[in-house]
Amino acid sequence: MNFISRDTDYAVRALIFMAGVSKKEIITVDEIVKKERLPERFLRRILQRLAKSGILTSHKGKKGGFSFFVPPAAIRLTDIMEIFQGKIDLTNCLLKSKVCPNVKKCPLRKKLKNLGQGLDTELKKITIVSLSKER
Amino acid sequence: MNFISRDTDYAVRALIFMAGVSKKEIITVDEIVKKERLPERFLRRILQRLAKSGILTSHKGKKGGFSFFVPPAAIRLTDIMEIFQGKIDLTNCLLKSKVCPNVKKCPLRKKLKNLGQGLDTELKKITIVSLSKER
DNA sequence: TTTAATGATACTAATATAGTATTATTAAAA
DNA sequence: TTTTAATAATACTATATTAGTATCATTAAA
Repeated sequence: MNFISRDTDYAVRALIFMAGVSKKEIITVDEIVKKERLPERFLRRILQRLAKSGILTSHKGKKGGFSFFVPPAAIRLTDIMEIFQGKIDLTNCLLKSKVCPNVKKCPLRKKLKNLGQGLDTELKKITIVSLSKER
Repeated sequence: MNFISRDTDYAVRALIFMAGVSKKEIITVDEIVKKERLPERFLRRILQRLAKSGILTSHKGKKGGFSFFVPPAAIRLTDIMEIFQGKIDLTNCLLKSKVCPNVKKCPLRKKLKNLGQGLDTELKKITIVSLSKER
């Protein structure tokens, strides 16, 4: 069972790299690909999605590339996870099923919800900057 | 992102059903299928796996079926999840990648590990009996 | 020996994940 | 204004995982 998908992984690596190269504002996909050794076209799509999601700004044309729209200190691991993997919802899975049919009152739902929220709170403390500092 | 797979879901439902029918010791797959409306052959394999994993005992031949080997109060949601989905390991995914190359010292690893353990502890409190009581 | 159950194993279908290819668009610079 | 170096959009392919089915063997009670 994997908590973090490859998209999230690549996205995080790219963002950490970008946060490290602070002098240049705009960074091209090629630069990231060369340093981080990630599959180019795949990463392109990932960065495009980050741009669409409002994390990055894309700059078309010559001298173009990507830059941060949200500052890296404000980008949380959970933000990236949500973009590529959807919301982390511990309850959702059990609720969709009929294990607990009493959706409104079920104490299990409540319990799982609390667990999920606790996890989320902790994960939200992890940002791109805090990750890049660890390296 | 789904925390609980269909195998786990079906297994839990079957086990909850079995725990409810306490008078009969041995229960057939057909009984469960009829009451819980689960795909028969699929559920069969799931119960077989539960038997192999030591949760249930299987009884072959006429008047056969499945019975609990581990009492339902001692069967935790996490046990079932582990059987069908493998260990819940928050760290594994990030560690396999190169996000954090310093496997031994990385504080993120530590942090994620702690988060994972906390979650695990809470999940371990949920058993088949506690689930069947909620219904 | 028949019957009613599970066991083992191989197969198929659907979905999700990972990655590639192609063509269009944009904007700087020659 | 044309070239060039970048991203945008979209469609495609390959692989892995998940979900489910089918077949035949084994077992034990009646």
